[in-house]
Amino acid sequence: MLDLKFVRENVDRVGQMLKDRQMAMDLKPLLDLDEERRRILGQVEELKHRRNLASDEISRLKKEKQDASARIDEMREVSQEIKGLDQELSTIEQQFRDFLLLIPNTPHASVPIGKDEKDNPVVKTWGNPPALNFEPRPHWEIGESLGILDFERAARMTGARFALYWGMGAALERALITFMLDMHTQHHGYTEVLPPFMVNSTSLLGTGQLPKFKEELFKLEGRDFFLVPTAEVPVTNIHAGEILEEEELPKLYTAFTPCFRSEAGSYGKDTRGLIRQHQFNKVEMVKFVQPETSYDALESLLLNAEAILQALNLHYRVVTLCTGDLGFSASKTYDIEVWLPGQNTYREISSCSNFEDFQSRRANIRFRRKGQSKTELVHTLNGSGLAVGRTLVAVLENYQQDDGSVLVPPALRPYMRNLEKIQK
RNA sequence: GGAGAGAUGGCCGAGUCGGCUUAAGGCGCUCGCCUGCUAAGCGAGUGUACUCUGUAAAGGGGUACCGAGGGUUCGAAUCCCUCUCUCUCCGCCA
Repeated sequence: MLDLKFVRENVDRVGQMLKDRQMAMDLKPLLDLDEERRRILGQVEELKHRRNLASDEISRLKKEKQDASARIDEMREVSQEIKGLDQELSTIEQQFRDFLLLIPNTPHASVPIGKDEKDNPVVKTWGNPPALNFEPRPHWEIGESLGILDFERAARMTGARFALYWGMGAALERALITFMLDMHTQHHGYTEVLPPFMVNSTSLLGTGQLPKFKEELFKLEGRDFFLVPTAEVPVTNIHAGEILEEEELPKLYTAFTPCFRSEAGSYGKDTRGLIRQHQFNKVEMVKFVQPETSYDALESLLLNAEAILQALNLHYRVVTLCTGDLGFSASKTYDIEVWLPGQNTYREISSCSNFEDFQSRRANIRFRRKGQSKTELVHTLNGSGLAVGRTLVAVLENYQQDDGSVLVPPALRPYMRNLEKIQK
């Protein structure tokens, strides 16, 4: 959510920002609603002031055993008027809020203007594709032939876009999770948290998944519970409604959760393999920082995610999302794309974003500077560190051997009883 | 699932036949005084949001907020309804 005062004073800038994002949106209705809101608010507060004064007087008259019926009659009318205006006001405030919640965040000045993902500039590349002297196979073939991935049975017990992991496949996924969490907690300064895997609608409103992206979510029938689409939601909401002390910042959290996404609108896309699942595992990093440090925090967040890929010796590149590809809540986002030789392409494996105060305004997450009385909104950031399923895909495809086996990356061996190779 | 109790400011905790409660009192915190230092003692202050006004900054006025939402009333922390959460006991259960 944007700051209303900012929108009021920068209508043109916000309008341009929406254009940059390839979104058509007229801000005029919002400003009209705001004006109307303040007009009625002034009236109703004036009447309430009168009512409060009269209330004291009535109380005093009664105590002195005098007749107060004239005042009471008078106030009866005022009260009716207040009731009417209050109703009008709450209708307008609802509309106003609904509107404000649908405006995306403003991109940072360093975000390149562009139409779609083709305009995302590559900002860095690390490592090299593995030297394979044979035709590399896609991970679903490797996984199925090794008997560690089973899409057929998963489809039978649940449906499309689910996977059953067997044996060393399951162990590899588990090793990756533990490896990532250990790296972030032991070397990057994050505190591990394990949040609920379901959240309520207020939390989803806070991080920006609601109201706009309802169709992406799985909701439990008859309850205000949603399966988490990412750990970002519960973890960012840990401090919803709180006022933090400056010396507590920055707060760095890392969490493993499964993620559940309906993938509505992506029918026919990435139908094979683990790339696009309704359920996948992810290790997430979340930061709460002082505003003036948030862009440095974004760079270090990115490095924290890159460190995982480097430790696994997986070739990747980093792109900056252009205005047309930037997510709704983000001010700036880097995507890390890992090389997948089996598919001869780079695939997104991490997304690291600075949300500035967009989420903290929605979720009401503030802090107080030392010696200051007024509160300020914190900046929130998060990034995948990493998407576990896709990391497993990258390991299978990059570490495949011509005999059909897969080497275990040395960094993971301690987590897999020193197993060097997954084979039949 | 059954029965009961509860939710008040940073914390503890009063306040239900509605109106001197502008939320008592205590603790904590901040500032000041006092004292070789510390502690104790004394004095003052101590929430959030919106809004109007004003400004270099400040300040001042107003409204709302006693778990959430709705209702009754001239007036609600207080009465009524719905919901959420917490606690105790019973049952079931990993």
